[in-house]
Amino acid sequence: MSSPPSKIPKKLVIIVVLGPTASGKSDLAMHLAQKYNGEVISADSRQVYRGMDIGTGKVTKKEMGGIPHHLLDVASPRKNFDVVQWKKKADKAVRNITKRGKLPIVCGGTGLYIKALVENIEYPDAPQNWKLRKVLEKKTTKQLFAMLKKLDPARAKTIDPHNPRRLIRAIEIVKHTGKAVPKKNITPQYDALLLGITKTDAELKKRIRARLLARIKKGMIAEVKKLHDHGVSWKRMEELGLEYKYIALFLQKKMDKKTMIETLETKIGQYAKRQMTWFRATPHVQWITSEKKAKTALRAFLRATQ
RNA sequence: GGGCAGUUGGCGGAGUGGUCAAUCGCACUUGACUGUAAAUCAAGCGCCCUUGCGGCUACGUAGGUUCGAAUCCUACACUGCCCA
Repeated sequence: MSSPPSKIPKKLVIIVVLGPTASGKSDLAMHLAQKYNGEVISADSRQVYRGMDIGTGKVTKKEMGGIPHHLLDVASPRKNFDVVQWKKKADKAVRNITKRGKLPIVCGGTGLYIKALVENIEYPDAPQNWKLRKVLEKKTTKQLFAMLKKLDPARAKTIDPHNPRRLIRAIEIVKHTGKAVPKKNITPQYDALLLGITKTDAELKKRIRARLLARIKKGMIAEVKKLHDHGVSWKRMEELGLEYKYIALFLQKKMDKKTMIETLETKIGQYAKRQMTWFRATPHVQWITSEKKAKTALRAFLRATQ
């Protein structure tokens, strides 16, 4: 870590446990919380939704063993949640936990959320405009890119011209603010220790498969059915991705069970890869291979910052 | 035993005389990431090579026709359906 030892304005301290799916983040975070008087903040874009438990690997009340967990079940799966909302709540949780003299331990695999928190990213003040998006979604990426080029040439230079989702958001921002997309300013507000869990590809693959089968046994399919009964559309389920998407396809008889399981294995594996691509590019991560090493790193970090 | 259909790259599946190392989808590898991030998107993907409108080997096997074949002909092998 590059955090300078006790200089003038003391920053709040956070621990971040990150890594690909099925790498054992939750367990590690929990153990660290137990040992170092911490509380866990989930940095998971799907665990925020109520009723999405087994499929997201959300820790149960029992498993929490008295350790408070934040940012779980804070949104309806029928509605859209996003980084900005998450960051707001996470910042609040960090302050709150710190105030009570506990150590905030952020744990999750959603790289964007972690980045937003650690780097203190201020997103442009432009709410999502679904009406505009609906119109823009009908256009080709070429047309979108041409639009953006006119509205915000600077952003057009850096954006991926093939990615409709980004193009639409960029246009949405300019349309709303009337200005070009502002440059993000990075002024971290926390002293963060980033602990990354690594596993070999083979090991991760094995864990993904085992976990998938265990979840099915635990009633994950029934969970998806229940969500649908409670008004989560199949379309929404597809957006939610992975287990929710493919189990939804299975429940609609668009896919048989065997295919569903096989497909999920590969899709989850691909997801884990994408996560690693992101985390590899994340600065200041201390990659650890055992809980012992995590603890050593944590102690050193606390010594340096307190 | 007879008839018909088929055999293409890891898989599915186009191509039916030249511009085909071979459309496309999947998988795989690598990567991007300014409010959906479990999402969205990009590049690569026979072998060799520094390069190239480059070389080599390839479309079941073996021959043949042709200036030229994954594409036409013959035989063989295997697979599927139909008649015995």
